[in-house]
Amino acid sequence: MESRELLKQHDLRLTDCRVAVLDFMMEHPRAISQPELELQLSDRFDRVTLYRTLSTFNEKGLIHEVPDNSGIMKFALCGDACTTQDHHHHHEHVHFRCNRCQTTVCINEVDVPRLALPEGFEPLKFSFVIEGICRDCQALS
Amino acid sequence: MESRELLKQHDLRLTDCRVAVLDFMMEHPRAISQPELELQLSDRFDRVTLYRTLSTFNEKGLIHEVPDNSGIMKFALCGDACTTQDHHHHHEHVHFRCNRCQTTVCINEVDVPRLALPEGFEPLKFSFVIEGICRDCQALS
DNA sequence: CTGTGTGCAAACACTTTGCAGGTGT
DNA sequence: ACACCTGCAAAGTGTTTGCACACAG
Repeated sequence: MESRELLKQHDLRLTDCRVAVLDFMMEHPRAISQPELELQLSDRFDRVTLYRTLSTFNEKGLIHEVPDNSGIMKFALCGDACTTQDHHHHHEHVHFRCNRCQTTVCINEVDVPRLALPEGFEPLKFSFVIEGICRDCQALS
Repeated sequence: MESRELLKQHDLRLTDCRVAVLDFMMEHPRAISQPELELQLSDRFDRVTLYRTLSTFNEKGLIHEVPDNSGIMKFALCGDACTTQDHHHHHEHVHFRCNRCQTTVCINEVDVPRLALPEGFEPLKFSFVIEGICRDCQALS
């Protein structure tokens, strides 16, 4: 899927910044933060615009929030794993953050267990973050 | 257990700030952030001291980090649930954050499942956060 | 043309660091 | 007395807001 096409599909105007951010995220299949985008694209786009672009993408459902306990909000492209058989959009995959390279990825192979809670709590959103050493860093050592 | 006693047990000096923070956390059995402490105690202690106090308590094992996807680091007192039968200290309970009152609590009744990961990933720390409506807010509505 | 996106400036919130002086043991 | 704790000042980092101009449709 090409970035421009994806934007049209979601009723978003085609702007340089949006295309650039989307391209970057498609080339790097992992959770991306605004600070990381800023490193790559700050010569072309303003810091604030990058925040707003991510925020818009998130609202429109192109990307989803990836909490990874790093204190920085990250986002990842929604892929096939975000849509279930019954066409419900969901983002409750497991996320894995590497303590060595600080990279966070979605683990699509595993579903987040919907744990039972004590009486009286109404759960709305489950998030499961695993920290450790990722495949790539493991291979290096 | 009294706060002064707890401090001695962990080889920490008895200072006004430490006693005050510990007392506050014992009176409020939920995850506490530095900003919340500052609201309560800033007339008596400096912002930085509160940060350092939490940090020290965390290192010494009186409290543990409670990530709740709020962007603010919170900590909760270690209780019985932090020590297993084999005397291993662990903090992998489920944490529940209420979207209405923003309170985060440890759910000691439920254990965090130790999910299997794809080949190559070495997991070190599991964290499970559930967002929703807590018991108290549920009761109010 | 019109509504939306962008850049810039500024502010805000949380957290950390360095250092001098004060305090628990 | 000595190590450690605290307060103050400052800076670092991530994020948000307001406003005027630019641009996609």
